[in-house]
Amino acid sequence: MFAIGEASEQSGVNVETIRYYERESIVPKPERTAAGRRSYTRDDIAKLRFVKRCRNLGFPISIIKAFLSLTAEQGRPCTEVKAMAEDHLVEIDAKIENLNRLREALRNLSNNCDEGTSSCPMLDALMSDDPSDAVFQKAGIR
Amino acid sequence: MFAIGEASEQSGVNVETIRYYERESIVPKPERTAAGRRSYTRDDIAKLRFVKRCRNLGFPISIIKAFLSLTAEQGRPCTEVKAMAEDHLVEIDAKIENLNRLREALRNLSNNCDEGTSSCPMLDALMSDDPSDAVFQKAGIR
DNA sequence: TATAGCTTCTGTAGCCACTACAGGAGCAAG
DNA sequence: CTTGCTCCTGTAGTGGCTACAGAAGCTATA
Repeated sequence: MFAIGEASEQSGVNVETIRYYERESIVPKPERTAAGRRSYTRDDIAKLRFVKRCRNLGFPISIIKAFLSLTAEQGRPCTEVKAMAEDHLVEIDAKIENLNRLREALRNLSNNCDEGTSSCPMLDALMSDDPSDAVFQKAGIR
Repeated sequence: MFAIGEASEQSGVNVETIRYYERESIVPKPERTAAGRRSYTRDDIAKLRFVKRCRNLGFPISIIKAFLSLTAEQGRPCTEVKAMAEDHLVEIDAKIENLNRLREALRNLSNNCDEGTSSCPMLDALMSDDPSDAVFQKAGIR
């Protein structure tokens, strides 16, 4: 049995965040010592590590809750898990795509920015009301 | 002079968000009509559009505030603007990099997930306390 | 002119996923 | 027995909005 600090070290989840996860019923409440302190089993810590990894993979808490309840089932959760993972992959791809477009737009804006100019071409472009500006059209930005 | 609804349409910024930007002193307070309604000039709307585009480019409000105060200066803001844009580009690149690693990790985890298995290899991997799991190491996830 | 339905007003609360206190209690080492 | 750490609860703050509630004004039609 481990104190919250140890659980935090072993799982990589911040102490305050562990208590937050408990408050929000994301992980089950651990046992308490006679003095009222939280006492974590290896299993509790595995769950925390699981949540941490899922968060690192970018899953929202709502999905992680679903994962955790699927781990409890003995049916065939794998199909459902895979489906959720695939959905998430689609979202990640969309984010990457979006960031790549942003990158290009910002690159172009920044390249216009030559030192020594009195007014800034980048700020001017961002402020302009000309909707036909190529930088924004290419980037899908209005 | 335009009402808030028109300012919203022309700038692409939600009405509630416009009021929020005003509360937070991100954009200057517009004039008011005799009845106390906000009344926007073309210039006010240009600023809103500017904020919108910067947000679309992923700049945080704090940077956008800096941009807006630089547009007021007549010195040589361009150098500073370019520097901030370059910083932001670095951050965008880091995000893209990170998402690509996530993508790969999730792809691998999901590929392990074959239908019909009773326990799910993906959930198992995420729950495991083996720190040498290749999926996480490659993705830079602990 | 009355009325209906839209817009706008202020103020407050909620969202997500934490993070940061404040103020108190326990606990282990010297 | 003191020092300094950990832990406890509860509350408030973060960023960047979004969503009300309840009141007031504005505009088009009968």
